[in-house]
Amino acid sequence: MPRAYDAAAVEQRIYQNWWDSGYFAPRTDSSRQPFCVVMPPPNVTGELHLGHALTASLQDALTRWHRMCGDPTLWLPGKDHAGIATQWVVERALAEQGTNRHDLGRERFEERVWEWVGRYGNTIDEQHRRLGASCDWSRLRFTLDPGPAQAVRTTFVNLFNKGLIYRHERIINWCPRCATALSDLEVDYEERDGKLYYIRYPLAENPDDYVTVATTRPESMLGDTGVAVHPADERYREQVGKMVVLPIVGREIPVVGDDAIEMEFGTGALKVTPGHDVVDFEIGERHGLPIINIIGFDGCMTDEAGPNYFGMERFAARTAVAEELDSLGVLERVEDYHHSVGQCQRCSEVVEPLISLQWFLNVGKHDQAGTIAGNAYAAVANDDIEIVPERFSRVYLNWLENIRDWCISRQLWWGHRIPVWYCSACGSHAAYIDDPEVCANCGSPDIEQENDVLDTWFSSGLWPHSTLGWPDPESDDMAHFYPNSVLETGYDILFFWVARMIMLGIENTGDVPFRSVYLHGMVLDAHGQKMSKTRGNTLDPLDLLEQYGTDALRFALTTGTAPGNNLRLSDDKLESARNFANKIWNAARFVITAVADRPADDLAGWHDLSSPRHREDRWIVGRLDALTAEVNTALDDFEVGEAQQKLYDFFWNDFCDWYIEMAKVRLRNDDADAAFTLVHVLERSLRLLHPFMPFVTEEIWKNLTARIPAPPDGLPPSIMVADYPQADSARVLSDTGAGNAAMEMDMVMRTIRAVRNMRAQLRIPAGQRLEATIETNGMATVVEEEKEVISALARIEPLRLLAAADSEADAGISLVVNPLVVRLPLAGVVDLDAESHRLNQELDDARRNQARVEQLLANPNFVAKARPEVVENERTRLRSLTEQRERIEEIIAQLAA
RNA sequence: GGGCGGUUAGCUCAGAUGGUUAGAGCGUCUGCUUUACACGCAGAAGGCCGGGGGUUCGAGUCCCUCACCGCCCA
Repeated sequence: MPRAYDAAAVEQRIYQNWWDSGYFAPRTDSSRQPFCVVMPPPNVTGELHLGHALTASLQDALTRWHRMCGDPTLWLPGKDHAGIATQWVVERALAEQGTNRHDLGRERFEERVWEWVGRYGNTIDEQHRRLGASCDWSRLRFTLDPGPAQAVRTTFVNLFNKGLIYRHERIINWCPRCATALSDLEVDYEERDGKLYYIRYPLAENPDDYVTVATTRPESMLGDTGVAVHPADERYREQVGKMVVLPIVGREIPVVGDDAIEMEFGTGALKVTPGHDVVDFEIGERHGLPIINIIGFDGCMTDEAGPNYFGMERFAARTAVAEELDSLGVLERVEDYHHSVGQCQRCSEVVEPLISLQWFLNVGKHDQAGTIAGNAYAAVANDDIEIVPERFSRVYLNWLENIRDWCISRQLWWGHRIPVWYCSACGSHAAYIDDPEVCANCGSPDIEQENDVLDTWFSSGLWPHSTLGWPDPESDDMAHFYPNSVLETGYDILFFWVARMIMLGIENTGDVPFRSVYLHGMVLDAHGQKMSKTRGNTLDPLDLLEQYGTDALRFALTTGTAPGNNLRLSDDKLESARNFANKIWNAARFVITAVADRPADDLAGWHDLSSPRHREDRWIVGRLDALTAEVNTALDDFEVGEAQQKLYDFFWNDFCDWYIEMAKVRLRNDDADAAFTLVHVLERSLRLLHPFMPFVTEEIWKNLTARIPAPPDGLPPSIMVADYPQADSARVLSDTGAGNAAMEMDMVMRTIRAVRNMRAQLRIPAGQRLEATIETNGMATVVEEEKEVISALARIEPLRLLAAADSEADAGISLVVNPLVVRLPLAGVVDLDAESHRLNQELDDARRNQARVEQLLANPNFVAKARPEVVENERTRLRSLTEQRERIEEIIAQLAA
């Protein structure tokens, strides 16, 4: 084995082997609860970013853990056609070729997108393989595949026939650049510097009097059909009910009173443009104000804006209108103003609210039982679905409390075309699961399909069941794997995706789509900034895994972070993760060399270490068992970061820093038990680590198991399909038990540390051996048995043992490691005063500690109210602290004598 | 305006159900070619757990309040 772990040299070979061996497909076992998770389908033309890498690392960890636990495990990979995003990319490419989709026509355009998908659509799958994703590629699904497409059609038709999907003219968010409607969720709001224009609208009956309105969008005044003030606003009491004359246009419009008006904002008078503002639209509805569309779908002014502005781009019109208002003397003033502007999530174009004919899904209200929103609300409110971390439950419920009907139509050519056909013969329209030849109502062949496609999230909302074969009632996968066990994704798509899956999952199947939702945070750069292409601070996961190794990247992304919390990724973190992989590698290298030329008999039965004899073995195995329990519990609670932190601590500190170093001493004496235990603990650690660091653990495991005797019932061909260690495989420890071993080893290690510490303080070179005497004070057996380890690790030579304090002891340093006292006869190195000073300080500490615990125990309230084991703990501590204090006092007395 | 989160070592973050003298990584300082690992080993320094109040025998942890930072929704 090479000196350092070389990830690049092994990863692809190992992945290929897993793949060839068919380990990714679920094994069936009807006696066990299956585990199923669907991959959030990435955009088919996209590339892997760190968010995907985080998602994949977490899902792979959970998947591998369940698979090793023996559960029938399915991680189902998928891809999304991502309507707007994909169409946008292809249109941009067309533009470079000097053409556009309208020149091509719908059919040829769709062909071009499919070509694009064929060329780039597999990139992300390949990248997932590089990450080690153990998903079942044989079940890979694309949202436009026949199965998921059938699910979309069926869902649409069902909802249409129930009357829940309807077509309606309404104000919606429109992106002029993408030329499509957007749902409320697809609009991002950003604070921008703008202007607030104060415009005077003269009263019709008395042009000398006027109402001043304030607006950030003066061009929209061309479409004003009213002015609204708060009914309780004294300033406008006179004007309510009267007419004002719209400048430039000359139209007379009413002043109405409406509760929604904020009196403090601007002048308290709001110009109402129902055609181009959501709030105004609602005010208009309440007061019967007409709607005038002055901005078109192309973002330019319509002929309703008047001949001077017709065809002018909307932002040019803003300047022009403001100028004209100024020249008319009605522009009172202009102020700088900071306000939030809605923009298209995809292309950042400023969104234009427009009246348009669109398809909607009526989701009902959260508190209406049986409605889509009502069911989705109840599922989380009643804990049928658990959201981790829990605080997001509130966020989810809050969103549903304010939900409105979902605009599901998009004016795109790429996606699921709405399965509604219009008949020009009878004028009816209907939804069809299969493409119709003739009108279902009148039989006429003169029918035409709706042009719009569905919002991409409509199809991804079906993902947990559409990928499993729904609506086929015979689907085995549906029967086995629905509901999914957990849905793992970033909290940023809680509404977009998770909520929609819950709504549509319950609607279609009558059951929740998954039992748990695990939300992770966003990956930020080292400075806490969101990564974005425009900022230029993105990191390419492929670069990182080549540089540090896949295991290191995965470990860095998922260790020591709590669910739902953002995490910063830095080179430091990646380096430290890579170092850990290398640490595991080298520990394994040591163990493998140590056992390489041992007789096979020495190691027979290594897999089943039921009753270790040696104290050190009992200690490390006890630690391993405790760790095993903690890791399984943590994973059960989706505490992936914590599970890994514990593994890291155990492996590096307990196993490498202590156990291996102690084992070296025994190996020199040819102690077979030490070799045996090294193998046992290493092999189990590898299995515990495998879900998180799949490659390095597999590579080592293969190396290790090739060199040790196989257990009677054989070994699995890969660590990936080995059993995950379980805490309930309780071992029978020998009489003294793991508890004593832990206490005794703790004393041994404290002793070694105390000596090392003193050596460092006195700057005694590591190479220099130090004489020492240990007063064993009742622990003679332990110290005697661990004598060699103590002297090797603390570099003591020779080490003498004494049963108790000896008045003849040489002057020097006395280290109290209760109940032991270590005497270092360093008469020439330290003077008496310094040692006395040091001991007195220690005595102060000891007294302070003792007093603190005494005080606690003297408190009758504490003794009466604290849990008995807590009180007992304190009593034990007090005994030990008292003992320690007395020992220090004795030594000081001796020194003074 | 409503809601949520954060504030713990120089930096980045962990810290079930309240219970030792609050932890890790990185960084800093001191020593080390101790034959698995310098991607390493040993040792050390460094914290009124954002401020204030409360509940409790006991608060980083629970409650109230204030401040600052961030996010979501309107």
